[in-house]
Amino acid sequence: MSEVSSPAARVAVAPLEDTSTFKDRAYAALKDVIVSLDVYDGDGEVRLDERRLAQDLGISRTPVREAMAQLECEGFVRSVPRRGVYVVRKTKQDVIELITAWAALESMAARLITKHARDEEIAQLKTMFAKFENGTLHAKLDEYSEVNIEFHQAIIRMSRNRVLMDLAENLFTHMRMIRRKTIGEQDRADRSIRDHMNIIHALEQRDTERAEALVRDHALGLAEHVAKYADYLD
Amino acid sequence: MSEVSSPAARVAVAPLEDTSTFKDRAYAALKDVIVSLDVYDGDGEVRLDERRLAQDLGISRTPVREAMAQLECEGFVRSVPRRGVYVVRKTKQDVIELITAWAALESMAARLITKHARDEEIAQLKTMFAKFENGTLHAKLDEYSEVNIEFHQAIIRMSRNRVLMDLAENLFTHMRMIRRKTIGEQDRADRSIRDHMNIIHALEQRDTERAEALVRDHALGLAEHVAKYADYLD
DNA sequence: ATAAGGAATTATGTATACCAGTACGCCGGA
DNA sequence: TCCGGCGTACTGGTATACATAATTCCTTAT
Repeated sequence: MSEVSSPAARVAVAPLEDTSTFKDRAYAALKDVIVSLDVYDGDGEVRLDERRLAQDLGISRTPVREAMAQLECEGFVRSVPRRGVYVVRKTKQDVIELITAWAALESMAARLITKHARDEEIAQLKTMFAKFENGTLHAKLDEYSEVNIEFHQAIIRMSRNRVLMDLAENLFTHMRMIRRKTIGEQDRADRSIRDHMNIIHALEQRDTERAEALVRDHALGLAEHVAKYADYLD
Repeated sequence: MSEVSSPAARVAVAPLEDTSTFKDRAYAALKDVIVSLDVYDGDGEVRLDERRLAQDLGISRTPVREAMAQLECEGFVRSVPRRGVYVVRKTKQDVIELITAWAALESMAARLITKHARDEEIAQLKTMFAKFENGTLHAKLDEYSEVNIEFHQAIIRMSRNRVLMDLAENLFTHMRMIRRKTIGEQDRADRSIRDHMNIIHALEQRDTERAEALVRDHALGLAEHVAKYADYLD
């Protein structure tokens, strides 16, 4: 490979990664629909009509069905042969298990952070909660909820472990679906902020065991809370 | 529901759960093929020809493609639009991340076991290694490898957490694919058995923190081992 | 009136046809 | 000999057609 003054000069060009297929777009669209569907409001089962969806998306059933196959193995829909696909509604037990698995992943992420992350990265976590620290912006619970999710996603991301990130992303998406129900529980927000600050502190100190334990217990605390008070599930 | 001497007598019959669709069977068949394919032997990329596979399975391309969609989101194949689907070959980094995630899940499982499992269940774990304890059956490494996998799967299963089980099952399947390469490393078997015995002991003692730590470090130890010596990957 | 039975309709599972993009080989010119 | 353009073959993406299971509703008999 000649580097300079070759007949065909090497232009910096990205690998041209336009992988947009109908299947993928249908997948994204359906996932959006499902997540924003709020299946936990009513109590009727939500069935997804292939034909209707295909028509609405302006494509044929084939890519829709392939998108469904993906959504099914991610646990968002359940396909009953010859009956149709239904949006899954997580039971209370499901949610508890979900959060427990999440605790496992995130606590491992915390462990990894104490070993590999740079100080600046950890410092960035602090800025998220700057405006909540004084307690004046207490009323904005939904805004806090966003920051809350952002924090946990950041923890996972900073682990630099692709597998953890992918698995957690999925769990998170499921959590977002039931978040609307969990929102507005004032008393937990206080403890949450304190927990987060302690976690950041442990990360800063590179205290592996403590960071891991704090993250784990924070998540497991939520699981217990759900176990006790989330009777609106089921 | 009348029980006895009703006009239509209740005959003991299973719910006739034959929900086997071509898609599902294709999925199972393809997964078997992929797992047993040993993609880590040669270095050429393995492409799966839809038409060929459909013909071999005696079905059309449609269910094959739907099965592919599922396999893709489980990380076994990668579909490049207009190019075909390829069996993924995990890099060393991938495997390390895989094992790390597995460590997270299994250590959480251990934690749960110390809190919820019955003594008899834990005791059963011991029987697995009975014939290896004396060290005489040392030569049978492949047999030990089976028991080894069985042990870890049992740990996950005893957590009684469906999410953990599903996630771990997937990771395990990936691990099985590279096991052939990792097999036959004698020195690790010794330590492995000792580790397992310690784990069982901690579980028996209901020592949550210790069980969790032992399981985690056992897995992370494997990750480190891979990091150091598994240059045959990549 | 109620329940059993069946016909019609609907929707899913599967097969096949079509289209477009990719790969590869052939040919011609420099 | 090497490079670029062109055409053909092939393969994946999508659409559509068809068969069969499931649901619905109507009919009929008890």
